[in-house]
Amino acid sequence: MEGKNDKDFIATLRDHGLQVTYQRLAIYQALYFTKDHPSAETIYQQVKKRFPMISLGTVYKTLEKFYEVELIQKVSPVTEVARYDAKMGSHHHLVCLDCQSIQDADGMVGEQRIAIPENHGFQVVRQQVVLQGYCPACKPGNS
Amino acid sequence: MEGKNDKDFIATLRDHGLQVTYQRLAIYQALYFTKDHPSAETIYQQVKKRFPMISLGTVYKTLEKFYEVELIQKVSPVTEVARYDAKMGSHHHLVCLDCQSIQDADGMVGEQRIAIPENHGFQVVRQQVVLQGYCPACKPGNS
DNA sequence: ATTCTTGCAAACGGTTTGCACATAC
DNA sequence: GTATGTGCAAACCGTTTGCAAGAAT
Repeated sequence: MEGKNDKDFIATLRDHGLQVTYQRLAIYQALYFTKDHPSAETIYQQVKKRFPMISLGTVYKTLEKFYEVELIQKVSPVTEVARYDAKMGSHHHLVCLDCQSIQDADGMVGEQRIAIPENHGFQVVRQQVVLQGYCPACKPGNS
Repeated sequence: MEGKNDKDFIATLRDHGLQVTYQRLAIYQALYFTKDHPSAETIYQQVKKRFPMISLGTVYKTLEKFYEVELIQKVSPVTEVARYDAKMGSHHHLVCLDCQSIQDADGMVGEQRIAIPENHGFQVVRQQVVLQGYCPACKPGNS
């Protein structure tokens, strides 16, 4: 499953419609080769070791771009600002990528805990399922 | 399922170990009686109609307190700053409430889409499952 | 040659913090 | 009476933005 070389990474970027720069290559590789889920700042520190002249702003712009073209995931946050909910039982949330509205997902709600088989001693307190997409009002096709 | 009066809300706050103030009551009720998932600012605007002297800072402190005692949920963000992941297939994340480390959940990963039966025309693009809790290093009991 | 990207620095905005006063218990 | 919460304003800090110079195609 390993053994990706620079050429592979370049191809990956191109496949996602991106121009290739050494900054993008370095940023993507830094993220690809770690199991942590680093922040922009952390990636910046990492990449700076190889390319001391890179700027933090570029890292932000690049990560956002990667996210747009679905090359990487953004684990959190899902909305720009914090959003709250008085309903406590675990239930799913539908978050509109466009207008950022949030609604509860009907059906299949309830207390159905996601089974979590032995995760190296991680003790789960809460769970949260977020489905991102487009609400009826923002669905592509609505001009 | 409805018909909660002030006395019930007061009891709810007390049950969660909170001192009762009219600000807390108003904030909790504002959140309780909406299906939206409002931001602190939105709640502030709402509550200000009844109590024009309330401050935004109080709303922030109060919501954070509510969240701490598990009276309300914070839908997003789950971490203080944005965190990224190069692994694209939908998989679950374990987020430590203490040190904010993130690891992938083993097992049950894969492409198992969460079934989403008819949600009023919401079109799902991505899904994300976040399990919050304590990583082995931060588990209560470790001094 | 043209378009897209980078680097830098300033601006932005949501959230947090400090402190004096007020309120809950 | 004491601990806790509130209001206000300033500070904080992660992120975004504007623009001139540089690189990719």
